[in-house]
Amino acid sequence: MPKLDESLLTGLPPFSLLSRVQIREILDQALPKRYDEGSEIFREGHDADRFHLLLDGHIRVVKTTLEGEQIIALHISPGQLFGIAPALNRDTYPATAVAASEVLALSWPVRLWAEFTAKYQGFATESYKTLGARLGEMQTRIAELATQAVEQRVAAALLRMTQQSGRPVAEGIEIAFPVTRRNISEMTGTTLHTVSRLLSAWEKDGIVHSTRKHIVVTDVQRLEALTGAQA
Amino acid sequence: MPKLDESLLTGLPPFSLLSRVQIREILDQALPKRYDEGSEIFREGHDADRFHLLLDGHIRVVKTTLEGEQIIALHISPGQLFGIAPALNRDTYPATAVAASEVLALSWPVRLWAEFTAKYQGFATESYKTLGARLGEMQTRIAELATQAVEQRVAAALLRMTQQSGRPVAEGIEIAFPVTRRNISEMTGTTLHTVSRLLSAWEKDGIVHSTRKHIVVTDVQRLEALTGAQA
DNA sequence: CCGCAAGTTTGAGGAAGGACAAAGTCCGGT
DNA sequence: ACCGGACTTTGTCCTTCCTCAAACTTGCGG
Repeated sequence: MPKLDESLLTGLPPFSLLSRVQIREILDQALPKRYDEGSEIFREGHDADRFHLLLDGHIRVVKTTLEGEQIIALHISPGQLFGIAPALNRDTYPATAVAASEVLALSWPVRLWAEFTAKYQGFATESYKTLGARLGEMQTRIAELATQAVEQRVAAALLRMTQQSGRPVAEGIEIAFPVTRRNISEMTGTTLHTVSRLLSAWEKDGIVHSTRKHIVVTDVQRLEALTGAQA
Repeated sequence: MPKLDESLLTGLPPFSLLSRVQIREILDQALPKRYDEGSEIFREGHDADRFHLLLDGHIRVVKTTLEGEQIIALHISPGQLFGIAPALNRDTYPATAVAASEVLALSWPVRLWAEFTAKYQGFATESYKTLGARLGEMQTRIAELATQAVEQRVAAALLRMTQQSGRPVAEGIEIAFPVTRRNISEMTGTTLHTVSRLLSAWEKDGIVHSTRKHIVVTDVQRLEALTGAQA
């Protein structure tokens, strides 16, 4: 197995304060792994024996209800830690992580979490900052689900995806991983039918352009307008 | 000002591993304060300059949307830390804390957070455990809001309150702090009218008994049934 | 290159629950 | 003791969006 290149971590917040030597140490303990689109990195309820860092691709964090319905709790973008149950002192993963596109990730055994936070300057702080951001996002989503109409929620979900992992293209901003109507319905608590209708309408209005599993937002302004106090 | 008694903290998880001397140190730095029902302990968006511990009473953690609607994100029971923005490296509170009943709380300046976590065995671990539990609860609520019908959500909210702060009485289990129909609607993303109708119906069925701002669950079993796969 | 599964679109009908309205009841404060 | 505000109940209407249904499209695997 070839050694991992140190440049993989240098720029990332949790590691940015560390020396070459420290990064080398960390990388030498990491297990790199590739996952196909649709495959599971870890599963809700299973032993949280490792924590992970996403290097490339995108991940959907999914929760399954008792009735078997799935809802998407969160998306993870490259450079972010995920599956950090140990940070919260959980011994089991609270949700399932699924590769939304082909994924490359590193992972470490949980026992190293305590070591990393103690030994590496800034690692704990940055990790908890990430957690704080996610908690904030979840609170926002609860508020959205509780108060907003479906159209506004779908607009907000789309917007969030462009912000978190948008890629500028000629037409506008493209969501950088495959998304189906069903996926969007699982983010917003609606049906794929309703999402399809909304996207069709928006396409007609020139706000988005979508093909199979692929969405480009062509008019961010108007999508933002749909999000809020829409008369 | 009389010295605070050490027994206040002895039994509580974040402090249970500490010695008398350590608890004395912690208490001597704490600012105790009483709040009237309905008053704010801190407000969303303000500088997170202190973190808090609830000694007595109950707290509602509330988020206000742009349109001015309130939603209740969380309830805090006695013995729990709250407003722990510093743990997540936030410099501003993500939500508003309102006293649901008369409240007694301690608080410390944020600069002590780093000191507490570094110095006191088990403090960090327990705090993050609390955070993990809240994160889990929020995920569950997102799933609920996204997939369940109003009746099931209201049943679940009621059940959660009895579990987190229920007090056994002759008739069943009583929610230990004042709750209005409007409060419940703010927890479940519905209207106070719908909540009122549901409670009336359940009262008729002998599942709950409610008076003004006061709810007793008289048949936990059947309420649980309403929560889930109800035909 | 064909078949099939996965994804998407569109239509029609109906039910859940929100909006609006009005009146009743309880409690704290002057 | 009474007034007024906060809380609750109940009724009717109407919109939103889910359900059910069916056809169409795309792209991958054999």
